[in-house]
Amino acid sequence: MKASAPALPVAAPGWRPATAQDIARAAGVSAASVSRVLNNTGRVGALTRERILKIAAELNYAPNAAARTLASRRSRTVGAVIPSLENLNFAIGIDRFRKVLRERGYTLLLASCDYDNDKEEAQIKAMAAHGVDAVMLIGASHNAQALGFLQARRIPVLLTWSCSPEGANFPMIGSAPCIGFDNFAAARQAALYLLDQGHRRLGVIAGTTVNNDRSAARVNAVAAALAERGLAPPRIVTTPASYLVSEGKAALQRLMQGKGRDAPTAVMCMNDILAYGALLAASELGLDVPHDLSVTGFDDLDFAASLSPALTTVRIPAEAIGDAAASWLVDSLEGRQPPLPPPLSAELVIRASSGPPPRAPAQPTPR
Amino acid sequence: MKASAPALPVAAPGWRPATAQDIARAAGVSAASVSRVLNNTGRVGALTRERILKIAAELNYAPNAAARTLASRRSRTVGAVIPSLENLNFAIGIDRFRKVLRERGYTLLLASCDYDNDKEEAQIKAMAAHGVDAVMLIGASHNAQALGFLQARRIPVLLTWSCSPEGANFPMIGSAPCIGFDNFAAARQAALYLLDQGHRRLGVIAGTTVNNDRSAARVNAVAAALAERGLAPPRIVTTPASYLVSEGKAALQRLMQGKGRDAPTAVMCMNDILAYGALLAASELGLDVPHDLSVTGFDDLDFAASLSPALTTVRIPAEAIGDAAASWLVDSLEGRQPPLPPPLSAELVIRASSGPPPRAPAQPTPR
DNA sequence: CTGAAAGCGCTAACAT
DNA sequence: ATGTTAGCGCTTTCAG
Repeated sequence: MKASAPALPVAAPGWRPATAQDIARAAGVSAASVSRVLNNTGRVGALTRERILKIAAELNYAPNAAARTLASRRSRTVGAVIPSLENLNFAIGIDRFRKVLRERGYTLLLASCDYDNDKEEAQIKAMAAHGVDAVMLIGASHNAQALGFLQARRIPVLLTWSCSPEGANFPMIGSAPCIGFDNFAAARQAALYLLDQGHRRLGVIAGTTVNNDRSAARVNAVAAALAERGLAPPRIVTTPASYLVSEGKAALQRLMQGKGRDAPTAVMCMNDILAYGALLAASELGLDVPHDLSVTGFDDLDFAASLSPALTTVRIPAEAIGDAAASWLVDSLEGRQPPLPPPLSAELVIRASSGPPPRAPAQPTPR
Repeated sequence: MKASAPALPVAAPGWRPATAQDIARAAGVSAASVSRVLNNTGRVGALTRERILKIAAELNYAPNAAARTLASRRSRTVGAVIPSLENLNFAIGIDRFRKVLRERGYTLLLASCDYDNDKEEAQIKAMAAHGVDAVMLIGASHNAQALGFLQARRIPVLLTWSCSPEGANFPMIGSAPCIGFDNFAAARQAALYLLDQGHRRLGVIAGTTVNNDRSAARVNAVAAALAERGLAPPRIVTTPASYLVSEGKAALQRLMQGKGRDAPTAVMCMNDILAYGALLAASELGLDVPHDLSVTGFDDLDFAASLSPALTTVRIPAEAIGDAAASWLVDSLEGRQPPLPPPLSAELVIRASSGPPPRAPAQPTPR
């Protein structure tokens, strides 16, 4: 039952990790040279360099991060605070962010704030105490004090997941760089698609839009698209929690209840989980999707294509955001002045959950 | 369009965060006393203590983590490496872990390893360089070198998500403490429930079981339960990726194809995502669940109860694991010698996706 | 109860 | 090209 334990490389009782001094001593050079070699900074003789490298490897040397940070006043650490790890897209994006960071020699400090800007601010301060070289935040809506604090400490910030403040009605503090996609444009495209299908009454199911400029921008975009075409504003239902299918179900029920002929013929959900709930509720209400009601989502999570009907949704470039954010940030920290990449693209993925409204064949609006 | 920017607390040009020395100077005491007060270590006069505290608050003092780490040889940081952030249960558990850690003054360093033990080892070493005070790992299956490294460095390890090695056939290295639940028992309970319903041929859909003792233990439990009742071993299908509904779909198809009368009457999936895929495939194959086929999952993610039919599954105590792991770890690090909590409980949640097999009324096996 | 002094391991001028 | 000299900001004996 019990496999014999493999031989373990047990350390001597009073063992302690090798230091740069140990290497210097063993190589007959000074600690400074060791530092120079290990950091590729300053000129060093090819022979000594090689000797140092060899000994470092033999001694299994790994620099002490704390000492490095203290002496160089750079921690090679970056902090990220995201609203929630339960949003799979954030999890995916942040994982890429961390991986790229690590390839470039940086370490991620991660925290979540439950969509609460005050908690976010507290996390930011904790990260500052840990000496992070930069901070990555989601979206453009943050406490002025938090941003002010960062600015005072000269800690660079990178905003992600949004891009320009267009469509967002939040106070923008100064102008932090932002890498993401245009939430307003993406939602607008989806709304226009629905209108072109012939829909005239749209419903919106959004998670909470408090402290969430992405969601707010999307909702605004729908309203704007409708207004542009001279149509009535959308019925909007927000849910207390954003990633529960039960919330999506309840929201659709609320949206359709007692509306009779005025009920929306299409419902845009601001994420796929809510859309899934809406699909379930529609089915329970005896509504055929897409014949009686069109439903769209946002995110294009793995299951979206497998739902029945398959979900029309907006695919978000989570991985691309993580990659781009990390490389831009590292480039910046290392003194290169990388241009901010253009907004990444979100793509409308049309599937079976949407189509023309009942008794109204698709007829693209002229112009 | 552009909201007027609120006044920002901008720092003076050459500003730098307050140090313990600054406080000492302002309070007319020594840095040592400041340290003693801020760490509640050693006796200090009530008056001086108060003065120091007041000044520290005024100066908005936050200790420099790197300096603290270097001087005290403790980083108040713990590392965790998990297989994947895409498993929502890990995300939930780790979030609790991080929160409890933070309440107790510790910071989390998080990494993921894609179910690859070599990557895990690399991450562990990187964390050691960062001076983590302890490491938290998922499951009991790890590289011997990784565990040996940790042991040599005297870095405590806490295993989670598993509990005893019972049912796991992996080599256990020494004996690391483990906080989690009994995967074998949980799967066994689900299997026995199915057998009691009258099923005689079970199928299993598992994500990869390589480097995954939890999944392996579950699969073993099913086989053991069947053997115990003198029944044929289960048909087992493993999938290359573990959290894709498409994999679950494909797996069920493979499981049922061309089996005719020998096809399993119940399929146990080792996570809810795979179960969801299996449900979809069953529907496409014209199989009525639970009438023609019973399907069970593992995890009880949010959507499980909303599926139709609602999914019978095993609820995993992810949050409890995160909480318990963090408090136990901190207690240990602070010198208390907390007893390891007993295994947490996973609960079989019976819903509509399971029932008796076709033409065989439920008939609990005698004894 | 409190201060002085000595580093923790590394980097960064400044010499040579 | 390499060594020397100072610390980075904090904790920690050790005296008093």
